[in-house]
Amino acid sequence: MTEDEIRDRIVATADELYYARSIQAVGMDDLRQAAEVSLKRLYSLFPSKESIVLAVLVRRHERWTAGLEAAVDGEKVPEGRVLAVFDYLLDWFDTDSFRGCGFINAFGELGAVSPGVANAARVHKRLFQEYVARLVSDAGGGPELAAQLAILAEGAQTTAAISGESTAAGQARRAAETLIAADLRSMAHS
Amino acid sequence: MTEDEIRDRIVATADELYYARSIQAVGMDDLRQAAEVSLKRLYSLFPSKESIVLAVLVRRHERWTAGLEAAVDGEKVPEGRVLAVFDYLLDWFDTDSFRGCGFINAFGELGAVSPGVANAARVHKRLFQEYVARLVSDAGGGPELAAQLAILAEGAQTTAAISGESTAAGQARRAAETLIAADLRSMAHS
DNA sequence: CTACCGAGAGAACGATCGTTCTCCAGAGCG
DNA sequence: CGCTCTGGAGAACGATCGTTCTCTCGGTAG
Repeated sequence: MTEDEIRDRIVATADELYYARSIQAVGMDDLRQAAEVSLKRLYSLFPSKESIVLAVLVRRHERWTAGLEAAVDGEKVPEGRVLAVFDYLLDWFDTDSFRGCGFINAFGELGAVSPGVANAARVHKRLFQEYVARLVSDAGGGPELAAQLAILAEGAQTTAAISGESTAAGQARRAAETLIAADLRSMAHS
Repeated sequence: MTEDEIRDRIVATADELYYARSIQAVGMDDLRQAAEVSLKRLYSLFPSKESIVLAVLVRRHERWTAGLEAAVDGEKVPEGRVLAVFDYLLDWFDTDSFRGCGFINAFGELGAVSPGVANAARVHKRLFQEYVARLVSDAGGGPELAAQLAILAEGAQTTAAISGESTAAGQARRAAETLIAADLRSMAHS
């Protein structure tokens, strides 16, 4: 077990715990026990809890984005690639452990107190918006449509998180279809 | 100054502090100082911090809903009443103190640890969805459209909160117009 | 005036948390 | 075998938080 593997296990364990129970509710000792490392090694690999939190957010962004891109790349038609975003959301919402967007949760919990956390959430959302804009552009849509679809995806996440039902994904997807059709029609007419 | 007025001042002060700095970052002593009451009176009016948090969420729901209804009632045409929801969001986002939906923030912070907070957020969101559904129904739209518009409103809130820009309200409003037009057209064809 | 009651100020308490320190077992090496 | 050094276990520390307790003062009824 190399040092990097231990680092990864710590971050992966912290991700699970923080996501399931919120960050402030998980102490360093809980993490130490779950990751099966000593407190000394924890603090030799990370200078503080905040640095672990930021590493968790980086990992979460990378994995979430990778899953999204995999779902999108399963579709070949540009319009289908846009809609695949919402299929990915549905799969995610149906996960047992789904508890909303980890970045929104972290932002609500620590955004007002930790600039690093607030910035991580902002970057994650901005990169998602830019990715959606690329997909929409490939399908012949404009930036306004891209922004609207990103808002739909965002709303589906919090709706599914709080109401506990995953039906928001399908509703958002159908709304997206309507918006796409209307946008393409308006482009054709201009 | 009656006892009820003191209670109200405590809840109002707690609302401001919790919303601006998050709940866990505001201690009982901060609240005592800001509300200018003694700790003894605080605990004679509320049995615990959690009860204050729940009272804050009740107050926040009432005031937010009242503002929404006032904005909606400023419009007479059913379709305009639906769109007024998004105008209300824009006004809200442009507020200096805007930091996202307090219920989403509280849910991310304490939803996993406090069933009362989680439930308050669920109730708030459900009541909003039902209100939107009523407005949409009055405008001749169906429940699917209502759910889609509620998701748009939700997404606009978190987008505005995290990105810090209020443009999400206008984008959501224009998306809503498109969805409404498409829904009414599909109703007419069936 | 005096005895008493309520309320304010803030010290105190117990718990918890992030972080550091102490102590020691065991591996590597001469 | 003996020395050194790394790393583990967990106690300790200081800070903070929610909550309670103590002490005191001021007003008021008799």
